[in-house]
Amino acid sequence: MKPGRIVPASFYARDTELVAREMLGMLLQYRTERGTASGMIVETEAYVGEHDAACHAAAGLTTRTAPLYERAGIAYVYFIYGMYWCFNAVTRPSGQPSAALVRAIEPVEGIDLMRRRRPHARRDRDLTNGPGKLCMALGITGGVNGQSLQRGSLVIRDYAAISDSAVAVTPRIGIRHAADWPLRWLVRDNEFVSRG
DNA sequence: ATCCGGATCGCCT
DNA sequence: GGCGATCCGGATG
Repeated sequence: MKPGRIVPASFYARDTELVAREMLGMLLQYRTERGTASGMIVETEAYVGEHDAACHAAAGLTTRTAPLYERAGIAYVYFIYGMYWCFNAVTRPSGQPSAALVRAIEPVEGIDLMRRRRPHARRDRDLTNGPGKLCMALGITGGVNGQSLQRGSLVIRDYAAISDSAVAVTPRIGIRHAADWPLRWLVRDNEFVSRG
């Protein structure tokens, strides 16, 4: 399998549920001075707008949430629990501030670089099986917050096709509000999925 | 100025 | 399965 074309911004300007589903099988690729690392997206969640209490946009437009109000196809990277970064692709269906969180990837390029960035991972599956872990493995930090996912060092590319029969949908993980909404998508039986 | 909760992870039992 | 780490954004006074 070879990395394909960079996904255009128009892809992200649609319903977040659709974007989250179709991001499965795409390649998240980051180039840094240390080299290129990438992985196939195997788990995503949708955060669908101001009416979604679990979405950061529920707080309205603030310094932190500003990227969600800009445009589809840019990165929204936030810091959590004092230690970790999480990566989202901004979606803008009908102008709604929303995003798709990438929760897990399967390493494709630069696995040795990922191992160096994740010295405590005991097995390779522990490199990228969580939203904080994959950001560490790729080297993603707040420095790319708000950056284009078409023109910059961080891009999403076409990669593999995932059939509907290989996809499972569940409630989102680790949230308090709207915890029963089925807005998490994952590739069945993929060992890099964070849970379930 | 101060307080609190959080889209997590890794280590412990 | 439980808990501590560690800090930022937002809210309140």
